Amino acid sequence: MKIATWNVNSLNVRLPRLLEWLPLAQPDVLCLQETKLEDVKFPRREIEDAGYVAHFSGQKTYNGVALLVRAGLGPAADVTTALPGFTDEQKRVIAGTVGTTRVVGFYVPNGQAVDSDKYRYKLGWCAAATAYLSAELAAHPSLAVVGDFNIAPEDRDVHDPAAWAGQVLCSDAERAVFRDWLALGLADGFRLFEQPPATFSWWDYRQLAFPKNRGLRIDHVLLSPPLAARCQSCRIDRNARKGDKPSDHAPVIADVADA
DNA sequence: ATGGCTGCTTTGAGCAGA
Repeated sequence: MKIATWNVNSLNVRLPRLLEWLPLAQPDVLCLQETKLEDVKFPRREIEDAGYVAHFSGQKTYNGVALLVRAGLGPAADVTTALPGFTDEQKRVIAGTVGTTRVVGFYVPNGQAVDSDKYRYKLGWCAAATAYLSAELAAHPSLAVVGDFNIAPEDRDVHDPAAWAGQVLCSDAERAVFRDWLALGLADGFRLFEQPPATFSWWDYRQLAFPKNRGLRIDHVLLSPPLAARCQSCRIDRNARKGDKPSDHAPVIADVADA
């Protein structure tokens, strides 16, 4: 099963690129972030025509997540769209069960700047997410947690670690959250394999960041032990960042062999 | 390249993203 995540930065703008990418990448499950669409405006039919069942939780302007499942495998069961015990207007979570695999899609808050209100919101959100993932793992041995985490876990995930030291996305508290999630028993799918140095998943639109490869690895696929043991590959599709009207994020795709 | 982004919004300057 190919499990993927992609922050599309407006599904309205990115739909043509998504429809072009789906047959190339052929994910079985795809989590989207920053759809920025109210549910009534979600392009359900276009995605169905592409061979996918869509679940979604959106809002106007900001945030918004979706879970796409290949038609033969979907729809997902037991779909949920919130962190238990964390009251939040922002649509950042979607989870569903596909076969025996539980897939959780996150759009973790950006945090804007260390010590800002948005940063405090990010850390509170993450604390609730940690508790949620602990419970999800207990209930679902086969668990994949994917999405835009807005955390660059280590210096090697940052094009210029000195410039980013202590900044939002790289701060100690954010990196501690990522380690907390690994400590639950999840593996960073990308790091299960040898990877080219300076592989990133996000590049700023400004200052030629993409051609200069000045990026960050902030989009992730975490896998519980049974899935990690069967994972054959995990890669970032840099090609999807090229060309006209790209998202500023590239997709991450993990290929997990059937049990 | 002596500036250099994109998408959204009660349409247009300001916010947000990361």
